[in-house]
Amino acid sequence: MLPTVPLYLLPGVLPMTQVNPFYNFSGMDPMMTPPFLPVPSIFNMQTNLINVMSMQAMTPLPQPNALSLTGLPTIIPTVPLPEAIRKKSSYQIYTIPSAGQQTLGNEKNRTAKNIKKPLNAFMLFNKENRNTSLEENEYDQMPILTPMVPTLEAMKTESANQIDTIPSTVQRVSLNRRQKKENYIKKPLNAFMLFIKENRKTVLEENGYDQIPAGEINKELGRRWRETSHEERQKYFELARIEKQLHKDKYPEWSAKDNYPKNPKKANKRIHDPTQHLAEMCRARFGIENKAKWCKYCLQKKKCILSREITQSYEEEITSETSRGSTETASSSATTPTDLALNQASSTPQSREESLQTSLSTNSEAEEEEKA
DNA sequence: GCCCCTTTGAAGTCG
DNA sequence: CGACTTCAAAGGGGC
Repeated sequence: MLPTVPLYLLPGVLPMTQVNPFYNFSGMDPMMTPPFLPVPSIFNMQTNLINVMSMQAMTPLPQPNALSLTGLPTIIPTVPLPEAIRKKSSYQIYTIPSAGQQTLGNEKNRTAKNIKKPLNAFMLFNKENRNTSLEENEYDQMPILTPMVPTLEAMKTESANQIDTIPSTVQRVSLNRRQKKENYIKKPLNAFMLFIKENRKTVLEENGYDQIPAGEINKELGRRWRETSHEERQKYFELARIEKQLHKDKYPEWSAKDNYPKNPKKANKRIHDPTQHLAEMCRARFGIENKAKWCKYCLQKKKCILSREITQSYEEEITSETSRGSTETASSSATTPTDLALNQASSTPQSREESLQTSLSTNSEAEEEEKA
């Protein structure tokens, strides 16, 4: 025997003509958070997913034949999910059809005249249980019926289906490559990344879509983030928390370390990579006004020649250490000039500076010889 | 097609 | 536990 589901719990049906105290249209004052919901008062409908659920719960019974004050049937048009929520999730949690566009399935369903029948008991049961009965692969191939205002479960489902499937142009290349190599799962976005994602377009618009380097945009976004109020930031932290939870639900076995270098020796090397302490690029050392002193790699915005040399020698050192075994000490292997420079660099700031100068001058001489 | 730049935050690693 | 590293987004540009 299936439980009776009240019609007002059906997702996606929120008459625009009904007054809903949980919904804030843009331009209105923020909502008052009801005392029975564990929702911080700083959140309003535009960003809080819990409130989406409460919005559903507050959805009145549809009156199929009744006309509202506007003369429209009360079950249409539905209130689209607030813009802010639509933008928030990097997983494209749900798909909201734009005005005049019905994205549910075939051409027939795309017509504005097509009003779907309310779900009967079996359809509700089917909707509730279909996902759990499908294998993962089959699941991905199933068509998605997306409610206008989803349940949290539906949001999780949509997230699971759509994660990594709508990458940007640049991301697409990278993802495809990685996905060919392995079943690559990306990290969930943190609060700042969500902030960037939402506000990058604004910064671009303000600058007339000039070709601003992404680095410069992010500098500006970083500045704006620091200027953002605590309350505003909290929205993004809350969204990041939800993103993380959705990610965890979808990939319970995934860990951030999965995206770290597979070779533990290599990863370990990175952590102890002395170039991390010596990676002062020519720009930092000489300044932009002294570009003439920069090495050719820094001029090409590449890794500084110094870092390259030190990294190379360090890798050689690691290799030789590995082949010799662990009986010898690292200091005894410092037989090359760069190794010596490394050892010096790790001793005092002064000697470190000298070693840098030596390395750079050596590089300049070599380049001059090349030219000659 | 890879890497760099640049930002902040989360999470992992290491001593 | 603190210090440090890597990776999330973005896209132009160099190689």
